[in-house]
Amino acid sequence: MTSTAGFDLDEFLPYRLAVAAQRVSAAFRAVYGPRHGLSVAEWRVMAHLANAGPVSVREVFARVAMDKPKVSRAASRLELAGLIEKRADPGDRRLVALSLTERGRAVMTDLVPLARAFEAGLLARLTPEERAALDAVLTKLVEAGEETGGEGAASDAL
Amino acid sequence: MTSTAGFDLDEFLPYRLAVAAQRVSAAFRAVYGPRHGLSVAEWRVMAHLANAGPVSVREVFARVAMDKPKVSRAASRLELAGLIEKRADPGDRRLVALSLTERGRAVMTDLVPLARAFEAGLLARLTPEERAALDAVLTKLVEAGEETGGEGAASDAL
DNA sequence: CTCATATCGTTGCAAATGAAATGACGTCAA
DNA sequence: TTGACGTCATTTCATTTGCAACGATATGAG
Repeated sequence: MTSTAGFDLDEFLPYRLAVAAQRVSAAFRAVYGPRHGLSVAEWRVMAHLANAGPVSVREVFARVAMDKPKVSRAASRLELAGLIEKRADPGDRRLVALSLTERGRAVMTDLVPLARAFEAGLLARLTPEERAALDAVLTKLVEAGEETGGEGAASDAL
Repeated sequence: MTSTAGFDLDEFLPYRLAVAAQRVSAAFRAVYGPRHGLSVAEWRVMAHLANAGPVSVREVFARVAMDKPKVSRAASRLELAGLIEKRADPGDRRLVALSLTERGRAVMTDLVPLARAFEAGLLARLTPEERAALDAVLTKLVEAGEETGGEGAASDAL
């Protein structure tokens, strides 16, 4: 009879969003994980490198919504696996320039079409209106989260 | 020149969804966390109990998208904090009946309005069309994730 | 009744995680 | 040039996580 009654977690937006993201992420991991043994963090680093070329750890972690140690460790594993290369930046030796190796590029050549197909499979379930709305909504929710205090990651400057 | 070029992670749906969920979750945690020292897992258990009354661990973990040990540990912490009560089910002594204590109910009486206000604040940013679309889209994405293999949690029966 | 099998919740353990500390390097004012 | 301060990446440490194993209880076949 208090206001706690009638509160259904299943209809609570933050919860629903978290579950949807978790399910989609797990489904996608089932696509790229078994194929090349990548974790989510590793996939993100690879994806960013494939698109952006040689880039520092800072550059990656600022753009990829992961904290610094996570990017650093993912990069180390990827280097060990021979998929990326770490070399000191000639201009600023604090920086580590990350880039895909030949094998890394091959992996991404294999994976990118799968990623696109996976995304297409998701979007195919939605109407055009829903697709447009989803795009707008995700942008707005991310903004809202940032403003309200949910920095998520990327906290080196405080 | 290969198909890996032009793949922008920032526009990849699974990634965008994960980031949005993470940001929203962090923002919401900033609302309920400092107030009563709850983690996400603990909040979910509390929310479910507030709505559903005495319930077994199995019941909770099946409905709350967390694995069994996570629910178990969250329940232990909540019991230690005096917010919930664990007692053996009289009919089946394998089961543990979880229920809110008086203090637990008080916490939820405090939190549920905050949760509703937080959600309202998010929804206020969306147009009515976007709200409707979001609802449909989240449902579809969860279904898609389940079908494609992303079970997320709830894996005791396989 | 008895034994095999299934279910429930907890616990062990290895791996992942995040915050803060560390070490290496750059930059800027004096 | 020197020295204080800021930045970059890694590492350290305590905590959290997820999976598998475990003990306890329940159920059903013979």
